[in-house]
Amino acid sequence: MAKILKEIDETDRKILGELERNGRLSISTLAARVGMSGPSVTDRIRRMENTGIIRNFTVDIDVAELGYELAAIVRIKPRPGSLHIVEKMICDEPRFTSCDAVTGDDCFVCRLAFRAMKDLDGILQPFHDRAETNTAIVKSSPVRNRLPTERTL
Amino acid sequence: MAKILKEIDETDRKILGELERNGRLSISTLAARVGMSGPSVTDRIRRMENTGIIRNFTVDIDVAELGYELAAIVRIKPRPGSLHIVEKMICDEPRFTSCDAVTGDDCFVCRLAFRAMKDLDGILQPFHDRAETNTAIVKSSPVRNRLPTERTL
DNA sequence: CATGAAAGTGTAGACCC
DNA sequence: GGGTCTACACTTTCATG
Repeated sequence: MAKILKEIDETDRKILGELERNGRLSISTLAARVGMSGPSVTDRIRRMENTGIIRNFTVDIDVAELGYELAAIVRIKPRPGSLHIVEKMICDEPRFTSCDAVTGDDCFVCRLAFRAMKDLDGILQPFHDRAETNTAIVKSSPVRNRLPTERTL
Repeated sequence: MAKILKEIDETDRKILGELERNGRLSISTLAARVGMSGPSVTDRIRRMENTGIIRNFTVDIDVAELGYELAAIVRIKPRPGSLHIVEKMICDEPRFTSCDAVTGDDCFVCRLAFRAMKDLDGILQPFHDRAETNTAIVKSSPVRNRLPTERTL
């Protein structure tokens, strides 16, 4: 995948930038901002959805406001033979909000959202049969989910 | 913050769930799905925007399709006295797409997007004066940025 | 990629419980 | 206070050049 490398021009980039800041922008204001007609913008968005550049339109929710006031980075290193089971256990625990499989000593680096300190042990305990875990509590998030760029803006 | 703990009911949750799956859903279809009138739904969304539950509407972009085909988890441990400088350096390098400050041995856990293996050294080299870094290449992402829930759906 | 007409959608005000 | 209804304005869409 990521092989088609479709020609993505400046206009497409500008559309993506605007939509990243406000995913519900109307086609018409979007068209005005990039200097094009509505149908053209609609066309470009649909094309980017089809090629997979745009994965999804979504909403950025502050999970702390939903009661999940704590977050942790949990590194999980399955013991030999338990890799797939552990991966499934991670996927099945919905308080893991993201998980990357990585090279190196740890196999999984996960983000965990939880309500109170006392919940942490209960969430991680099932893993201790099949993996070693290393937990770091998140104090703050200086950078949150932005788009990479080559140049510093 | 996160102190107001506004009464968020089942309808609100359902709206958030639908918008997470498709942030550009029209008010009318949203209204139909939650069994309410359009203006009510608009009202609830605006309220959640004001209280901060909804941080932003945005678009989920596959950065690999933009040419950033590689990702890494970089743990960064500033040397004594360099904490704030290092934090600023992280924020100023736009290829760091997220960064959490955490407790424990490492201070920062960051996600890095980059185009080619040969770029990695150049990105991290400026840090080696002021910090120790530990880099793990992302092989896959079994869980990607989902909402936490108490019950397994 | 732009235009113009037709269909659909969002918004605001008055009203109701 | 929160929800609904109606009507007008705006926006999106589709066919066409």
